[in-house]
Amino acid sequence: MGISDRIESFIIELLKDDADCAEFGRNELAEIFGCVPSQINYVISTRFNPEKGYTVESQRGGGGYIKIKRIPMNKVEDAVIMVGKTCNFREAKSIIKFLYERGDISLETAKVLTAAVSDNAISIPNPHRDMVRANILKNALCEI
Amino acid sequence: MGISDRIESFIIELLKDDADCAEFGRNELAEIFGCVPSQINYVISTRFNPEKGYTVESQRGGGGYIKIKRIPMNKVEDAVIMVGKTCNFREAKSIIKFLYERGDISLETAKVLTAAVSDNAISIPNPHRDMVRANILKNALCEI
DNA sequence: TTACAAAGGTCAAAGAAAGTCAAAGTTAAA
DNA sequence: TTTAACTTTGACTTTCTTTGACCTTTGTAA
Repeated sequence: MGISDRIESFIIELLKDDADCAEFGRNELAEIFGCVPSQINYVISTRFNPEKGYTVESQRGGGGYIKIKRIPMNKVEDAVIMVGKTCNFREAKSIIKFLYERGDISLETAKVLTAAVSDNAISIPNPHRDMVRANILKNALCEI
Repeated sequence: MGISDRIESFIIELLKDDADCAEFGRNELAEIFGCVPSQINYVISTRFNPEKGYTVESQRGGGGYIKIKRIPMNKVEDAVIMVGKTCNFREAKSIIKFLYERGDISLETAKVLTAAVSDNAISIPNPHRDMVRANILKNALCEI
């Protein structure tokens, strides 16, 4: 498990603690994990972007901060929008996981769907694969 | 006994240890056996493929890994038997319907899966499409 | 109101894995 | 003994992560 993954987990814990909202200083967090501050930006942009269902707000200068919030979603249609035009397996998994955790789909459905959109299942070379995956996922989610 | 066989045994041992799931670094394993890293890929693709009842997941870059999971053999066999090498939408639907009526899957799962393997979802031209569909369905059924 | 310090932001290069593919080497079967 | 299948190897590719130099914004003290 690399540093980025550990930082991700840490932020997810913060989100759980406080009503889907995490706030921290970039340097402070970098200090905790002994990494360069811009690595925090890397984690945020790859794991807490809007496609994954998060909004990020920040402030520079003295007393600056970074605040991450989970976007409240009330309709599965919102998830469909999240899928976008193209979608790799990691993104697909996080969307499915999210729907399961919200109680929109059962564990069985989550597992079956995850297997159905795995790289292994969609056995075509990659520029195409992510587009097909997005399409499959969108079609499937419309049935919920 | 060649190197590939010894690597295979090693991975099988790992699988026994931890609940049918083995995780390791490709280079790390290659190091242990004093072979070139791509030999690990060879072992995986010839011995731990889905037909043999395994799923493989991996991640590149820093902190990368390879994760192999064992799927209960009867499920794989069932899936392989039920879904052939190729499968059109009509056939797929009847398999899903059968599983639903037999009580193996919920209505929700049936609906989601049906949408996932529809022609609309698998947006590629047809000689290929039915093969991809068969593959998706097989992978999905292994999770039931 | 200006200068400085204290944040956070950007971006591209370097690094670290894993993946692919085809050539060369081995082994087993006909 | 030839041939076909299986292994081993390594050069090259792709993907993801880590690092660092430089930039912009904001608060605050002179």
